[in-house]
Amino acid sequence: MSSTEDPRRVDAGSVADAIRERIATGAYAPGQRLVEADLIEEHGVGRGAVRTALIQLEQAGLVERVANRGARVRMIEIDEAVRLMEVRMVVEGLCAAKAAENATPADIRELRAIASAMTQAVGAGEPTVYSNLNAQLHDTVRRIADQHVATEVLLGLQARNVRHQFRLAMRPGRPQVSLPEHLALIDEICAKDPGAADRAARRHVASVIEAMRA
Amino acid sequence: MSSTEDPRRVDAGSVADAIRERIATGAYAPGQRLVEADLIEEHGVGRGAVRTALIQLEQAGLVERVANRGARVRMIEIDEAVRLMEVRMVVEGLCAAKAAENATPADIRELRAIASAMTQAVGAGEPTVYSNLNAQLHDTVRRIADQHVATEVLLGLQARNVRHQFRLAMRPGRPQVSLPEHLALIDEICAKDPGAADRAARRHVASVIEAMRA
DNA sequence: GCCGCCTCGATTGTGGACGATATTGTGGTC
DNA sequence: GACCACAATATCGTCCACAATCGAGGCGGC
Repeated sequence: MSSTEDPRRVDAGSVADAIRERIATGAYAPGQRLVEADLIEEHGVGRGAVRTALIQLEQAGLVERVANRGARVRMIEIDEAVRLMEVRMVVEGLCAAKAAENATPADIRELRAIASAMTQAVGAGEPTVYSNLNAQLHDTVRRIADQHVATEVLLGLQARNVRHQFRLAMRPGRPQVSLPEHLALIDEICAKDPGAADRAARRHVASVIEAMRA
Repeated sequence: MSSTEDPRRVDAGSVADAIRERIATGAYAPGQRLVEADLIEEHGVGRGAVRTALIQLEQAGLVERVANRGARVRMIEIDEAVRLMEVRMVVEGLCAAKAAENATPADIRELRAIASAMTQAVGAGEPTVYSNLNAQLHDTVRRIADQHVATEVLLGLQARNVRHQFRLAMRPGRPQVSLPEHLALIDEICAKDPGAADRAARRHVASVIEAMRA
């Protein structure tokens, strides 16, 4: 975390971010070898920075490193992706509950604005806009929840299966399913009912898990 | 994680573990500077291994690194410790629920054995034995739950506030409070009631949080 | 024709030296 | 006596070359 926050440590942090993004978009395929020399050339940095980035990514669960054999993009089986989402389910539930406790009138206005924008995006059939709003919603909930550790954990988990989620979000008909779940989550947070918000968040992630299995 | 599993990568992994342990026991105090040269001398390894270990520990949230200023043991405010435990609460709940789903007769026998050993240890006033059984119980639950990702997250969270937990476990009277909670958790798992197991695990961690605030 | 061994190429791990940077101490000036 | 500029020191970041290790492919024996 702190490495990405520190503007001075541009090298290792930005290299790690760059690799992370390429893994997410599939530019680096699962199982692909990540040779240090190639990464050096590709990103124009020193070996130290590349090694640092690889160690960080290994710790984050995105790449696998074997002694003297190098690093490769970790393949995430569907099974592990499901387990990932199960953990995410309960942590998102925690954030939702805490958000329901903490939400100020200004927060509630912000959430409602996102809700109406989402509804509109789905109506207009704009999956990309909806996807961005989705990310924005989760960010906002986390911010309101003021759960630094939970946020950290969630971002770590999310980084690990962007690939699966990416595919899912682009599936036609998916927004129509998830929209009411999102709206319910927003409603419960705005109603300041922690228990109901927890349940709404869990229902939503559970539905994602179910959809992911197909 | 994989680094500690791999017997070949002895250096960086073992150095990280050694530092981790010294942080846990307080040999390295919170805020203390961790100078690379000192660590090299102390652990008898090369600079690369030390740097690798420090990067891993930074990623794990145990040390803070600032460019050109070195690493120091991260101080964990009580506030962050509480947030940590809040996340732990829900994830332990997940594991307990999954364990309740998965528990085989053999698992149940094992849990009941731990339960009676715990009761006996508290009766005999042996806090160290009880503490070890406590760790064993949590390990067993995680194993039964078969939630690899959740286990990883929990171990990471636990490593971050061993210090607070260490203090707490040694407080007199604490075992008498936590024993019935542990027994309840075991009962619900053996009864194969996921919802009740979840609630029992949460109650237990919630009580730890409450105790930690004092 | 198949199996084991051995050499070779590719890649990573390590150690040392050098440069960069922040902190600390010092001296001078107002 | 306080404050500021500057030098000295401590420490980290980076680069380079070399050693260690692993996998592959060829070669010979059976």
